[in-house]
Amino acid sequence: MAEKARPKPGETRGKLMDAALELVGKGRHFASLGIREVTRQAGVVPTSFYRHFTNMDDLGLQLVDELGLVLRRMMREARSNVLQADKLIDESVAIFISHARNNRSFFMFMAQGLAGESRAVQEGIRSEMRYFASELANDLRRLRVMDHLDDADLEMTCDLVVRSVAFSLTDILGIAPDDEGQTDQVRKRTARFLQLIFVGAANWHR
Amino acid sequence: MAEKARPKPGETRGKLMDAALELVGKGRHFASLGIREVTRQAGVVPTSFYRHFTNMDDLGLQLVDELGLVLRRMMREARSNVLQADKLIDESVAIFISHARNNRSFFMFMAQGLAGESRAVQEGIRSEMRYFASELANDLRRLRVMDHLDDADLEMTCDLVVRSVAFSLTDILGIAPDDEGQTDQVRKRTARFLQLIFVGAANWHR
DNA sequence: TGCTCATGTGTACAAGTGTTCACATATGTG
DNA sequence: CACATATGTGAACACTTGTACACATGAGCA
Repeated sequence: MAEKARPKPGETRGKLMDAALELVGKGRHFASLGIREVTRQAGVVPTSFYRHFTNMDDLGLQLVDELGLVLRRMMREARSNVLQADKLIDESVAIFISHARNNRSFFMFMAQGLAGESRAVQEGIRSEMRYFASELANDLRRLRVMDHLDDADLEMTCDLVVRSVAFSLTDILGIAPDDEGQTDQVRKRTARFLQLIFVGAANWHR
Repeated sequence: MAEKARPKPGETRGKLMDAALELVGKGRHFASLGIREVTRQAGVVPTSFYRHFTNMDDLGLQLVDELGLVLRRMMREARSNVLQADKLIDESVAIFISHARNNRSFFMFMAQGLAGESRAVQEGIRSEMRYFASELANDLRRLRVMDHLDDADLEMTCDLVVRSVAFSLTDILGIAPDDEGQTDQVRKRTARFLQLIFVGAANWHR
């Protein structure tokens, strides 16, 4: 729970973004949210909305920025926890799934945004994913794994990895947050996907 | 263009489904469509809606069924065009992309539905994907490729293939329908993803 | 002290929403 | 033919919606 506390300045601004996330977390689709609905959920008068956002799309864009922070935090944790390369996949997947469950609404917003109706939000999320993939490539280089791949092929591999993990989002978010059994199943399957990809990369020559 | 002509009985029913698709094709998100909006687009009075659907979710569910038909048609074409195994990937990806471009709205609906707000639609699309993956597994068995994999591993491989292709949807649908250059780029990248996966599968032992 | 500016509030309105009801029309079966 | 049933229509309802405007507050600075 707890989508992270926000600083005081622009209190309502934060309340509005949280409110939107909360509604998304409850199963609503971001594209179907209205200004009034969000302000109501935030316990704020409709007019206040315009003090901070011009649009629902605008609010969406700002949510993407916050999403970026969540992702970076996750990356940092992964980097500090993955010490040696042999447990890399299982550890990373575990960390990802744990973050997805602790920031359910954020990741729901992300999954929705990929095919959402705001082109800008779409592009924003996509760009976060690209960044993520390129950071992953850096890490692999640093760990001296997949050393035989040239930059382009490594980038492609990481891209595929990130996509596969992102797709698992829909799996995780589709099951009850406390269903440990199914969660574990998704975790295992995702890990095997990544293993398959890495076996492919290990035997790859152009 | 031309989302396929529909039979006479229940003419309005078809017009309504087409109207919804048309709006989705124009960039709207299905979750944000209203009954009145759809009926207006269909050139029909709002009340008519209830003659055929109880709900927008209901309409969504019936769209999923039609989507199933589109996918099956695509599968059939792929099967008849992929004669030998060596051009399998490139051919299949080409066919997929061509279908995605000719039935843009349908595939947009599919991409949206994966993280949509109707659990039923979500489950429906997911089930179509599972079916697709298992048919792909059958075909590979029939073609005697990946013969060393047991059923579970083959199923997993096909699942990953289908997911990767599905993710490419967001790539294709995000670019202008007539931008041959970018389309070709997506085609190439998707094909390489699949090659990577297949190399992984070829060198896979549990 | 008094001024300004960013932020929040209350009221208002025209337009759009889902849904219901009673009524029109057509189509095919006895 | 007449009748039942499926389909489409129009007007009406009680609400909700986005947005605009004038006004209240309070903090920081002169």
